[in-house]
Amino acid sequence: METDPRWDMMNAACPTRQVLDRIADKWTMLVISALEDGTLRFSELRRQIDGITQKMLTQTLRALERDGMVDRQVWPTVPVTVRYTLTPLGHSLADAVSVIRGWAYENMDAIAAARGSYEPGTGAPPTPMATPAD
Amino acid sequence: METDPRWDMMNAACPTRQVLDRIADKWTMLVISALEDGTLRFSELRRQIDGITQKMLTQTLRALERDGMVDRQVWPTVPVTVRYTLTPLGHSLADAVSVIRGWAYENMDAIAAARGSYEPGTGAPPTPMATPAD
DNA sequence: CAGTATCCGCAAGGATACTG
DNA sequence: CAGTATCCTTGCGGATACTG
Repeated sequence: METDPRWDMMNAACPTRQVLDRIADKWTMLVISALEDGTLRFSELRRQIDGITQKMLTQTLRALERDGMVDRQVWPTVPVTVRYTLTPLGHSLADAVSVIRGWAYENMDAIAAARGSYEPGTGAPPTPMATPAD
Repeated sequence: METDPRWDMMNAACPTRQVLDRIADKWTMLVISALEDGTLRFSELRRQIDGITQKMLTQTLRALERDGMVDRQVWPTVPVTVRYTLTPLGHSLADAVSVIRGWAYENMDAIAAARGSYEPGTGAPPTPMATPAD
């Protein structure tokens, strides 16, 4: 009943699909991963995540804040200080993302190898001549 | 030495980052998930994945094929029959993706709740007045 | 420092028509 | 059926300038 593995992510209206769409962008997983080890300030995040712009970092952080993934703390210091921390919910997502990260690390050379030996002509089947019978 | 959890995904040039960029698009995870249970034909995939267009399905499948995730088999039947199957590498990715899917299913209501109770004004810290000492 | 505001290019991606 | 080819729109995301 619970955690039915194929609930309905294929349905565009399903909440799980919405969630997937949210994290399947260019920066979300990286921000989550960066915050996995602890609290970071805005500029620290920007330095750590290579290639991200202020706009995208702000945008991603706001979205994660709205969804209850990160907590934003503001200190009224002279130049203002803002610290971002993962919420428990955010940490649970970080765990899931780390699985993806681990997979990427484990298999990156296998992928690189597959890209090298890619032959578009080899689309013909080896032996299967029995028609699938439509 | 191996699987250093923070290898260098933050570096744009790192292979793991490339891999992440590849799977962090709108359709890859869904195609992988759809093929998790077994072989499917092109039109079956299109029907299962709500909202995907022929162009995007073809594009995603080609990319996955190049990276050694899916295997493409063509039968020279009268109307041609094409079947897509996950490779072992693809299956390992499917496992990682299913973790994300499981997380989405488990926490979708928590996210929905967070979205409801989002107050942009509550950016002030509860008590922490001790300056982080710049 | 930590943003906001604005402009803008470019590519992701949708719609449609056509083919082997 | 399983695509390819083409056109066209959307908006992601980068660059830059400015603010409290």
